[in-house]
Amino acid sequence: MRHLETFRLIEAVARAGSMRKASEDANITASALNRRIRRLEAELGFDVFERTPGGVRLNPAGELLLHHYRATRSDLARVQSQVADLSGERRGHVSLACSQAVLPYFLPEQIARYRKEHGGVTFTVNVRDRAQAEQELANYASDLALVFEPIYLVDFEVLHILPQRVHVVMAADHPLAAKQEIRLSECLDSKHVAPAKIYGVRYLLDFAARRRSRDFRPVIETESFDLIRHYVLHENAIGFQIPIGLKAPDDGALVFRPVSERDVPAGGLILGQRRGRTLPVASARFALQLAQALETLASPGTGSP
Amino acid sequence: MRHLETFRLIEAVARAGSMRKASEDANITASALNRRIRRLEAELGFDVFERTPGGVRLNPAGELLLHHYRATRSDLARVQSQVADLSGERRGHVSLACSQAVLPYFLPEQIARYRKEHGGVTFTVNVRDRAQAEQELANYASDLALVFEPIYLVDFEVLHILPQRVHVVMAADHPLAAKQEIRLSECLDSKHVAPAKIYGVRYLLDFAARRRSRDFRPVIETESFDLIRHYVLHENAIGFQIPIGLKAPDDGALVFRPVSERDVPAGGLILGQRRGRTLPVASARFALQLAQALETLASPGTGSP
DNA sequence: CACAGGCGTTGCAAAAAATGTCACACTCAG
DNA sequence: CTGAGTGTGACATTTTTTGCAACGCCTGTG
Repeated sequence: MRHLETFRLIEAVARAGSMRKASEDANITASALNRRIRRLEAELGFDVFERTPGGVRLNPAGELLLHHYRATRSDLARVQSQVADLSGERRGHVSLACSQAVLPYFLPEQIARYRKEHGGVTFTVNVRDRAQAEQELANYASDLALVFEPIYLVDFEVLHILPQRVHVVMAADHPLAAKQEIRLSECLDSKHVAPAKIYGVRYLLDFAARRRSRDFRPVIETESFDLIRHYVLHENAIGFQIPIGLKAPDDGALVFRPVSERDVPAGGLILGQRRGRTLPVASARFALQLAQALETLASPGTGSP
Repeated sequence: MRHLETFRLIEAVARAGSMRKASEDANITASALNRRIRRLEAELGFDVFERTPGGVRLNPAGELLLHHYRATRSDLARVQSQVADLSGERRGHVSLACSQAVLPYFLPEQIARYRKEHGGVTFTVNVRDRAQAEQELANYASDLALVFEPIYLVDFEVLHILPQRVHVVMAADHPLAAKQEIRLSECLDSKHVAPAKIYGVRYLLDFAARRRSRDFRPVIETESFDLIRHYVLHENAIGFQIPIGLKAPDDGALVFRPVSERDVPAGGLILGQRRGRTLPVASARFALQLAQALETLASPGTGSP
């Protein structure tokens, strides 16, 4: 969009921290870039950048303006999406920030299902921890977030919640595999592999352990739930994950058992958007489908997969 | 704002219904205007206008786009206002759509009070009936609405409510003036002057009369509450108004008495804004002051002024 | 049926705006 | 002090936008 070009450049300058650097990325001269910005500043009546020797930095006014730009850009995208929709064709783009757990099974199926009906719709899927995901909604960098136990910022609007109990993941021959439900103390007494502290699963476990004056002492701490799932097959340890990210392999080598709710409460897998925002058609429809799918998952019971 | 120029032109064309006409108002050639719009349409990927012999008309896509423009323009104004505010000076503009009742006494005092502290802030005050007022909020044509008994569209967000009982307005020597509270039937049996049907006061009265299978037969029906107030001094009739629009004159010629709440429930004088919108600083502050002022009016009792 | 008057649109030259080039002033690390 | 980094300003050049005039289209009217 031509009329937003100057804003785009401002965003680039803000990112680069210098006009000259940004000018290279943008294939434009530093002086032209400088004048564009100067002219806009004159028009607005306030400066956007704080000029320092060594570069520039957005001043508070600039941050407000950049935010306005992002909101505008996103709203224009929404308009384009809605226009495409009212001419019958469903086109558009969905951008989603999500937790790792939904990547292996849930999301691929959902996206495939959606695209089967609306092949014109494309997707951007980014893995983000719960804090980053909310940040992306605020920035209009993502339309939707599907995360476990978000921080609940004020601008985060919940579209759907699916309760998910924390499950223990282990090899089929692990002693704990015999039980239907596992106590937290049993977990802490076993060798365990844990997700990093930023994750919701870990947050729930930490919180529960602290209440019992117990310590979490993982043999491995990792950001990858994939690693956890695979590692427990090599050493006789246990890992943690929520059911939506789990699926029993055919060979039955891996088993999952819920942690007792007396010890660790169920967390919420939350589908959310930026509060008050009108989503592009494609995103809104996809959100609807996700909500229904989550609903379906919920009704059979808090069930293991 | 230069980058919104094309949108401004589109708005002008939509209003004029023809490019040539709009081009005159905008001091630009029809051909230049046409090409600007054509270029934007090409950029967007869809047409904005439906071309008919005899002129142009916005198509649905165009209406969406125009709405986007208005929202964008208003948000940019908000940014400018906030920037002015964070540099210490309070500048900005407040636009308000309101009922007639608040015009004579309430609003002038409130605006004067606000401007006494922040002389840099200017006001636009438009008298609108309750339907139009909500429309203006939706269009971003007004920041705030202060109306009696609004329709409550979904996009209307209530900031404050002041209950207001309908009052009878009459000359001091009218027979009903002797009573402290007046029954609806007494009103209907008297000669009465009534506001037009679009107004909330009339709506409440009509509703109450219909419930009692009585008819409203005004000797005068008018859009002007001013006329009502003055007329009852000439003929021995009664009029209606809410207390915020009333003030006893020094000579005591005019008196007000509430209509019994058994007959006509109190209506609400509502301060509202467009749902989800972040108001410019000046408007937000003024809304706050209005809310406090309304609160103060409420506490002494539903009282006559 | 022709025709005048409205409309949007288009080719082309002129005007205006944006850009690139180059030079300058400035700050900071070495 | 030097050199490499920064933002900025004057001037020629390029790109974009505009105004003008003409064209094709449709509608109402004599």
